[in-house]
Amino acid sequence: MINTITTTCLDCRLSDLCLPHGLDISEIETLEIIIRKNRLLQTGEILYAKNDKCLSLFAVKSGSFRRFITNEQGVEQTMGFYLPSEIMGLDALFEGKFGYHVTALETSSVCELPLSRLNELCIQIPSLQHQLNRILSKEIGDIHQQLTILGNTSAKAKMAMFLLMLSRRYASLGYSNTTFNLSMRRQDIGNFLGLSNESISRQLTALSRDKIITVQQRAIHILDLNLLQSIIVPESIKCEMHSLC
Amino acid sequence: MINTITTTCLDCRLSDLCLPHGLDISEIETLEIIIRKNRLLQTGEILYAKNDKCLSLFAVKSGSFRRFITNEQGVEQTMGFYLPSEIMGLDALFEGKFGYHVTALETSSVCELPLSRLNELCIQIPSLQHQLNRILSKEIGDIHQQLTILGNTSAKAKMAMFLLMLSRRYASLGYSNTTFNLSMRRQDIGNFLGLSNESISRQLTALSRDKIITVQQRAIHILDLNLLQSIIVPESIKCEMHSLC
DNA sequence: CGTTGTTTTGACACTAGTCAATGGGTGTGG
DNA sequence: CCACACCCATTGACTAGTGTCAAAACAACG
Repeated sequence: MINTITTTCLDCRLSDLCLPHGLDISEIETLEIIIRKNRLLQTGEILYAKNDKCLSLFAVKSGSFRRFITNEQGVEQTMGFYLPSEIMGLDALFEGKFGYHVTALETSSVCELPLSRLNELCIQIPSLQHQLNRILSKEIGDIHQQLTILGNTSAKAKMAMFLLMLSRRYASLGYSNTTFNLSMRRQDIGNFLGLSNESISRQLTALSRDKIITVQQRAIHILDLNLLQSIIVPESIKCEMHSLC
Repeated sequence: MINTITTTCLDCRLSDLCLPHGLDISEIETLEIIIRKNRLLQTGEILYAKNDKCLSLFAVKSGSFRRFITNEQGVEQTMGFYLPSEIMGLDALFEGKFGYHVTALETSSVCELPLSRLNELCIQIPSLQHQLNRILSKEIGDIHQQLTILGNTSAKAKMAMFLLMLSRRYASLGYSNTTFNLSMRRQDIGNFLGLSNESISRQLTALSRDKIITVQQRAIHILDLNLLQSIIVPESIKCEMHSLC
């Protein structure tokens, strides 16, 4: 209630990518009533844990998140990363409980979408249901793209594809597609790509040695997008990359 | 019309996994009217191609399919495989066109779900919409599991996970979880897992040398499911595997 | 300023890719 | 029914690429 004063879905820069997309103003206002906005999380804070009952979906308002699972020895397997406008918890609609842990990679905020009331609203507002379907379908397409990355055999191509995927996602947010910060550790990237953290480090230094990118800590600047794309071409799928960039 | 005599959704062994799940008899009969059933495809035949306009979803009735993309040099990247009861084309709801080629790996049949009329029906039958959401969400969860396979660094673990994933999927169909045929070539498996076809071959012979499986051509028999699972434990996620088996 | 966690770098071992040759199965046509 | 061709799978030899381990450099934080 307090937060609704500071931000509304109508104001939100991300609304075109988020649930309100395609709704008219009165419908957005209806939707807005059920949304709990701008919950703040600190670095490392857990948004939800695997097997938690899924009572809400969450949209990334700002910052970024890491999705992962752990075995009983505590070894983690990173499954992916969430950037602003992306909806977290979609896989839980099926089972009713979350399949993965999600933690904040930096100070971040989320909008919470209580499921029970979202379901009601979807029946009232067909275009909301339609947008939810689109988001689910988009999520499926996005993970398929992640599969193309991981299906590659070479570390170099995986690294290039990873950077290009981030570039594309930042671009769709209206940010630069050549300059951005990695909010995750090398280890998380490596774990996600099926590589060691040392390999990530080496691939990044190799790319900057070749003047394709510059790296300063977590700050990435892509000097030559075409070259970066060309790394992937011989071994994988160029036509696919058009949609990445 | 002719086919509706031979098979109905009510008869179908797969209906509990498919779109009719959760619908009452009269609703299933309504759904059935729009479904074109048992279209037959021969080995290698294309069900749909990338960028085709998506006018229908397809459910695998029998056989199996391969999902892949190609670059302009004709090099293929296999993205995954579809077994009976699984719905193909879900990622196309977002863009309205298919993101991948799909071909039959063997003589197979599909049920076709025309989208325009499916959307109408979803508004009429809320539980159909609900089931469609569940299927979309399940698809997301399933691909996430594929990501855990590919996130592994060792070929041995990837191979074991691949076999366990197939085992689980066949089990959910009511088939044996220890004896099944690989309908795809070694090359397709390797391409999917980010390995060479020679590596697939070597991993399979290694597993049979260790008396964990037997291999005769494409016929796989798992001798020791626990051993197969234990291959993955040290490097990845045991708790995750419970759901796979 | 010291502690802690992260990243980089080097040395080495070993896994998996590549290339090439062989073997086996299936299907076609004589 | 056999011979041949084709595709797929297997195996071996070799090499390139990665993982592992360990140490050092670096950054962030209190």
